Amino acid sequence: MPTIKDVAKLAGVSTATVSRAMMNPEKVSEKTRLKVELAVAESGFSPNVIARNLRRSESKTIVVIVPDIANMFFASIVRGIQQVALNNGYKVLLGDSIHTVEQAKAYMDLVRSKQADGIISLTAELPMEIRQGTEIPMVMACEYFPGFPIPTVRIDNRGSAKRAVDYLLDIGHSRIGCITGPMENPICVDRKAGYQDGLQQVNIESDEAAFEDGDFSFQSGYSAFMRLHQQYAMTALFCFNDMMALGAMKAATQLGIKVPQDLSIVGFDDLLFAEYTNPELTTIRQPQEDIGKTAANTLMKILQGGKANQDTIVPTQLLVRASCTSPKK
Amino acid sequence: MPTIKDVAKLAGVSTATVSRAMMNPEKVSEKTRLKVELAVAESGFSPNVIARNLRRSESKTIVVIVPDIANMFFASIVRGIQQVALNNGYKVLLGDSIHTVEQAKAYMDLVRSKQADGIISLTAELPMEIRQGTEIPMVMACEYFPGFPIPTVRIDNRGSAKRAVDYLLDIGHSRIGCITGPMENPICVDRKAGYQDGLQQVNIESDEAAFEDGDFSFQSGYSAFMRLHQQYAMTALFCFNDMMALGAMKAATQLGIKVPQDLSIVGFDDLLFAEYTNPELTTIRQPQEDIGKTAANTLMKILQGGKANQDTIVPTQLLVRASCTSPKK
DNA sequence: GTGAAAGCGCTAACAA
DNA sequence: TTGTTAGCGCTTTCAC
Repeated sequence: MPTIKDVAKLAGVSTATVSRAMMNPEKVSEKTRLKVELAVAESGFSPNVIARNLRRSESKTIVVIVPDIANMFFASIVRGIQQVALNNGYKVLLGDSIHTVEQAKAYMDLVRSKQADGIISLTAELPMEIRQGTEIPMVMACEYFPGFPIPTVRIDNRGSAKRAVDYLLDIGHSRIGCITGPMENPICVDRKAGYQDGLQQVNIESDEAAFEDGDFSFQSGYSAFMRLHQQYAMTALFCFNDMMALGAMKAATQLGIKVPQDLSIVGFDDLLFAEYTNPELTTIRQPQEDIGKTAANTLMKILQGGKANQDTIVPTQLLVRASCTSPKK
Repeated sequence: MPTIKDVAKLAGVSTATVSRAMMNPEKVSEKTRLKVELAVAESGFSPNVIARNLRRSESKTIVVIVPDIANMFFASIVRGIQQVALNNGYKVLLGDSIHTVEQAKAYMDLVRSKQADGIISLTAELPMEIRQGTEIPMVMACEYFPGFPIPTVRIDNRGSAKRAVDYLLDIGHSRIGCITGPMENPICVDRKAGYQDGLQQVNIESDEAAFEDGDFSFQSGYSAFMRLHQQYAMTALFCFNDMMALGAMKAATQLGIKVPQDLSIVGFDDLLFAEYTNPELTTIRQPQEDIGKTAANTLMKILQGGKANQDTIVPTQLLVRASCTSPKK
C-alpha cells in the first residue's frame, strides 16, 4: 500500500503539497493539483486515516450505546443516527451494552483512548460517575436521568401515556390494566404518571392491582398479562411498548379473550410490525428515525464546539388502529 | 490527558519500559512493573489507541456491512458477531449499506485506509471487483455469490425450502403459493429451487402463476399476496421470510381468508415475533446468533493469518406452530 | 531487564 | 504557492 511519500515522489512534489492537494485543494495551484491527482490515481493511494487521526487527534467516529441491539426499537434509531453521522463524515461504532454498566463504561472509554470522539447513549444504564457531569461529548436519546447534565433527545413520556389512556377513557373504558417496564427506569415512572394523570382527570382512583411490570420483551408482556388477568378485571390494557403489547395479545388470545371485543390494547413505540399484528395495534408513535437524527445532530453540534440544547422533546402521535373498541355493556 | 511520557517520568523509567509493562508484563521485573502500575493509576493514564494502532498498523476493528439495519433479521446476527468480536478484543463498526453498492464500497475502503482490519458482509450487494478475489480479509454471512472466492457462513437454502414445502405436502396440500424475494439474489434462486424440488418429488408440476416476488419487507408480502390471490388458487403459502409471511397473513385476513383454516402459511427465519403472530407462525428457523458468531470466528481466524473454511453451512430447523393445517376437503 | 532511538504516515506551523 | 521540519503517542528493534 503506497504512502503519501510515494505519491509525493511520483508527482515530484513534497508530502505537504500532496496533503494540501487532498485536504484543501484551493490552497494549491491548479497545475500541481492535477499532478497530484494523477499520482494518486496511478499509485492507487489511499490515505492512512489512522495516521491522520493521530496527527489531528480526532477519530471521526461516534459510539452508539444500545442496551440491546436485537430490540427493533433501537435499530431504527441507530439508522437515523447513522444517516446524519455519515453525512458529517463520521463513522458509527456500535456498542451493545447488554444492559450492563460495565459494558457501557467500556464503550465510554473509547473516547478517553481517542478511538471515538463522542457518544450517543440509548440507555440510562451508565456508570454513576457521569452524574456529576462528564467531559465526554455525549448525548442521551429516549432515556434520561432527571437532573442530569447531559443533553437529551426524547419524547414527552408522561403526556404521551396520558394521551393513550385518554383515548381508552374516551371510548368508554374505565378499567384499564397497565403493563409497565422496569420501574427503576425514569421513562417508566413518567409513563405511569401519565397513566395516572389520565384516570385522575376523570376521577377514577388508581388501583395498584392494575399494574404489572414487564421488561419490554415479548415474553414479559405475555407473562405479565397472565398475572394481571388473575388480579384485575379490565376491559382495556395499556402497554409501555409494542413488544409487550404483542405478548399480551397472545396471552389474551390463548385465554379466549378476544381483542378488541373483550379487551382493547394500546401499545407504545409503533414498531414496524405494529401495522401487521392481528388485530392491528393501536399505539403511540415515536418517530424513531427522527429521534436518531436529532440526537446525532445534537452531538455534531457539541463536537463542533457549539452549545447544544439541554433537552429536545420530539412529538409523538396516537395511531388509532384496530386493537381497541368500546367496551361491551 | 497524560501520555506514556508522563507515566515514564512519574515512574522514573523509560517510555519503552512503560510500554512493556503494559503489553508484556512478564518482560519486566516485578519491581518496575509495580512502579509503573502505580504511576499509571496515579496519573489516570489511558493509552492512546490510535497511536498504538498506527505503530502496529492494525485497528482491532471489524466492519459489519448490513443491507438494512432496521431489518430485525440482521440485528440478531450482528449481536452474535459483536459477542465474539469483543471477546477477541475487536470493536464492531456498523455499516448500513442501505442496499447500495456505493455505500458498501465506502465501508470496504475502511480497511484500505487502515481503519478496520476486516469485514463481515451480510449482503451480496457488493462491488463487482471482489469477484476476482480481494486481499481484504472478509467473510460473507447468509448471502453469497456462487463461485466466489470469499469464505461464507450460511444455511442450506435449497434444502430448507424443500423442507418447508415437504411439510405442506405432507399435511395434504398440493396448491402451494410462493412469495419469493428478489430473484437476482442467489439465496432466492436456491429457495425457489428447493420449493420446486419438493413439488417435483411428488410429481406436481410447477406453475409460474404460483410465484410472486417480494423484497423481504412486510409491505411487499402484503401486496404480493394481494396479487397472488388473483392469479392462483391455493390452500397453502410459502414465504421466503417471516416479515413477508406476516404481510401476507394480514392481506389474507383482510380478504376474509382464514389462517390456517383456509390458508396455511410457512415463513422463513424465525424472527423473534414469529412466536407472537396470530396464529403463531410455522417457519424455518435460522440460528441467527450462531451465524453471526461463526462468521466472526471465521474472520478472526483469517485475521490471525489462518486459513478459513471456504464455506460453513449451519443447520436450520422446521418449527411447526399454528399457522398451518390440512386443507379442507 | 532496561533505555535510546527510530519511525508508523500524516498534518500544520513556519519559512522561503 | 510550495517545501522544510517537527512532531502526534506509541511500540520495537538494538544495544547495553
